[in-house]
Amino acid sequence: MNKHKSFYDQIEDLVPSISMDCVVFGYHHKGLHILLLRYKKTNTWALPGGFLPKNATMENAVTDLLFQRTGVENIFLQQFHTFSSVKRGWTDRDGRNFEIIKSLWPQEHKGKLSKWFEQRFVSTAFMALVDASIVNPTPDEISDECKWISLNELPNLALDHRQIIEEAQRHLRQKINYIPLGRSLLPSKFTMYDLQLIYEAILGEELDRGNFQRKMMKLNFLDRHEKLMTGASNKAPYLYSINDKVYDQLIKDGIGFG
Amino acid sequence: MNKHKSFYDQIEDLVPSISMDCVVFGYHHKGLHILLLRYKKTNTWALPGGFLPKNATMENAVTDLLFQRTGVENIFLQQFHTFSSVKRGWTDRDGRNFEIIKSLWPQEHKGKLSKWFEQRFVSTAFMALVDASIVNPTPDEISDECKWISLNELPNLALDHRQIIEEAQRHLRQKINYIPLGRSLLPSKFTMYDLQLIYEAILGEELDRGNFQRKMMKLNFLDRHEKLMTGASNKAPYLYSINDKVYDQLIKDGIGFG
DNA sequence: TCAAAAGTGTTTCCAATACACCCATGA
DNA sequence: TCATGGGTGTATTGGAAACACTTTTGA
Repeated sequence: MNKHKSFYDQIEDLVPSISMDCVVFGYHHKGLHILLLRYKKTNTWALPGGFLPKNATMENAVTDLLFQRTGVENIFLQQFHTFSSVKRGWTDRDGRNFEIIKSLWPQEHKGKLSKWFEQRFVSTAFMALVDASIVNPTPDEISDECKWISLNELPNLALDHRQIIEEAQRHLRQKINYIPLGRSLLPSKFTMYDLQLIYEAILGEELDRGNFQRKMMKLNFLDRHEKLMTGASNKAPYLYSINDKVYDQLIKDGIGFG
Repeated sequence: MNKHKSFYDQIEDLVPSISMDCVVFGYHHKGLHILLLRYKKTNTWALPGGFLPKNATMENAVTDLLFQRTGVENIFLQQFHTFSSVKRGWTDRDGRNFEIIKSLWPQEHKGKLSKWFEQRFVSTAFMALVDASIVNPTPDEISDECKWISLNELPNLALDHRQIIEEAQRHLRQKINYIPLGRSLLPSKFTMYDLQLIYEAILGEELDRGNFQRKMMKLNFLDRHEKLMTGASNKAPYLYSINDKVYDQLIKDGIGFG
């Protein structure tokens, strides 16, 4: 999406009827969170999303829009479902919020904007994985707020966004062996326990610490570095980093988990 | 898609810019095949596909179009990717075939049709699984022929259909534990070896006969029936059928293969 | 010296693998 | 009786799981 024009002037450059939503997963405060936006003047939260420029692929468009929302370039991205239920316009499903947002638009653009948002949209849902520590959450033009929210404490959500999030989690679980969780969600150096917490959050079950450690080390994709001295009165964990070459091959063949 | 109107008259009822393609897998002559169509007067083959009616979901539309192509209702269906490369119109990528097809259209519809097919399409790809023995392959309005073709002998393919087929195979392999292969691809009674051949075709590797047998039986979703007397001079294999209740649960949790 | 967390060892169990063996079938 | 393919038995291996033990850290 064009970074300089206002949204009002971009509508002509968009493919009608098509939109994208993105479930951005981040490892934040020792748990999995997703990035949500709060619509202006409402208590309703929504996934970051956008529309398809005529001269871009959906992947490019989502990459751009995530850069806007996070300040991070080239976030790991994977589409997982295209939702085409017939009732999927803003007016159909979320009329009250739509009225509030509409009331904030400048008079001269109301017609064009209303018409755009009254369309039926077919929406392709993406999931993204990002190291939350480098993200700078930034609201879009129809939101007041953008922040990380724990998967265990999801608020009021717009449209069918709760369902989309659930689908994203299922997708993540089913493809867990083919997705570079470690590299995408963590900083370049991390502890073994951080990696374990990610797997536990996605699989929804606790794992044995010792067995996890040995399993990961045997896969041979982790390089051990100096210890992380936290100041806590217990043994300091080593920091690890990922050997990209080995990891790529593992992910390609399926890492063998769960 | 409406079954009575000709395609020429349906264009007004379709959502622009959106199409669907479907990779239909069938177990045919002891191997995995897919259903392909040959464009009229050409040597180019294509996946069954269609467009999105304004009042239907993509899933409904694909179900309908597969009924047209196969005579089978409620085929098992799963979408796996939405392709949005910018160059994806028929005119961009397959100009010569497009000219041939266009020349067959009635003069009075040429304008409307050309305009429709010159659009950029974003296409959602589905894969379908069906018991090939009950399929009656039927060409559509722009094809001369419709038949099962072995995955090992793919012909000239239109557009990016070869890439779509490869993606479908990858999807099938990666989600193999969550897809009801046995129930969707086989008739209600089948031999253990038929089931094994399907797994082998998808995984791309040979499996041990004895171990496969025991593994399947231990999962406890197969009921054993009478033997299948083929007339061959060797031990007759048992026929098996699927216990739907057990199988559903297995598929939901992931069957644990590969 | 203590508690807490990290890392390693050990034991048990079961699934995966590789074959060997026996059984049924019709020529 | 023979060849062929189906079904079962068995020995070996290796990973999964459970849990004990040792080490490190700073209070």
